Amino acid sequence: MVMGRPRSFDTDKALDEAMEVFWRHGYDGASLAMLTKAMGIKAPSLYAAFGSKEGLLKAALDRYAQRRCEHMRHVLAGATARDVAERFLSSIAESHTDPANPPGCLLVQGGLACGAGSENIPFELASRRAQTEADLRERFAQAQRDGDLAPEADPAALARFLSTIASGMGVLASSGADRDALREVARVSLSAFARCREAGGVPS
Amino acid sequence: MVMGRPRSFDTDKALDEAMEVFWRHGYDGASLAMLTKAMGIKAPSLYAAFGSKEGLLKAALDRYAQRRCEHMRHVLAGATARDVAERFLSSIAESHTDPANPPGCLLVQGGLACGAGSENIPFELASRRAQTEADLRERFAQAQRDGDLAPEADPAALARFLSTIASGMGVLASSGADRDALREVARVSLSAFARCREAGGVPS
DNA sequence: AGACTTATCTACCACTCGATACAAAACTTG
DNA sequence: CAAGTTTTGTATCGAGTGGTAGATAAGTCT
Repeated sequence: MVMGRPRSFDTDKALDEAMEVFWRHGYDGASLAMLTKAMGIKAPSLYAAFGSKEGLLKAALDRYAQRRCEHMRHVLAGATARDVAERFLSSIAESHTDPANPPGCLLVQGGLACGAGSENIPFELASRRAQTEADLRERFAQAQRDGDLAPEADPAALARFLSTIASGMGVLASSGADRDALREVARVSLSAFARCREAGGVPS
Repeated sequence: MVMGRPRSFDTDKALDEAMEVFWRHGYDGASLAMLTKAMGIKAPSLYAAFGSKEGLLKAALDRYAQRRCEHMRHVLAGATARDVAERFLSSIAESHTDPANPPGCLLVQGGLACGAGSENIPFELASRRAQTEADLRERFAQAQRDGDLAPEADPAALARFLSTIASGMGVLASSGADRDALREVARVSLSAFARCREAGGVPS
């Protein structure tokens, strides 16, 4: 064991609580008082462990990504491009309305626009959202190489479309929409995907 | 004219400046100092005219709605349901990337999640977003009565789908996506709409 | 003119913000 | 044990928060 007084709190458990606060109130709306109360620690412990409020957010985002990573692995393991899209959309519909979490998506609720001194937070969140889109794009490019997706199809456009739906579903869920509403959006969206996949392009 | 010293600033002009600040920084991120500087007035004038920070936001939202109302009138005047959807999506793609405004949509950027004391702002924004969805739903219901939309189609689901896309495009635009990217999302989305309109439902 | 009404400006309110100095506490090492 | 190392709690920092009191300016009314 390392020297010194041992930490009296569990880092991951504390991060889960911080994540929830950022999720529910956004970066600017999450005050240090809220965070320390939820995490069950005092400010100096927070700063010793995470450096700053922004550092705490990044650590929470890392943990969030780690959680979602398992889901994405399952999504990307779909046999066909359409299967991947279907898994992605329904996984979003479920996770964004999981009663165990605040509604919506941390990467959207966390802060699309922030105040002075937090200008880089929206950028940070955007780059994490872009990661998911990149995963989908790469998977669709692979599907295209496999002949599962038409050569005229546009993997980047399809990935962006799905990613946009996911963000929109985050907004929808945060407005109080229920799970069935999101599932319905997922179904309609999937039909767009299927159509583009079949046609390889988009009808005028 | 009314008694007393006349107002030295133009209310609508000041609201436009306030709108931009809320749009770019969100409700929590927009400080009184930012707002008064942008509006070119001092705090007491602001409070005399709008009552509170929340009152100012609501006034700005009213003006935003007023602006968008013209666009929506054009959208809803589309000859067919599909025409309406096409007009809606392309109008969103253009307006959310209009260089004259901050990127995205005020009703999304304004604040999906807020801090203590601003809990009702996300609710306020959600109710304004719901208005657009309701307009679309009603127009589609009319299209159904006109026989332009299949009897098995679901006007509410189609309206929610389009509204979700619009929110997603707001998030996308705020991440720095350019106009062509949004147009592409609009095209893909429109194909989903067309398919649902034809089939009257959604393929499994 | 002078009374009345409304807006504007300076200065300031109590409070909260994110962040930290410092000393006591809790552990490992010698 | 004592020395060294890290964490914890208390108490507080300066800056910024939304909001306002009170005096002054700029108009309309009779």
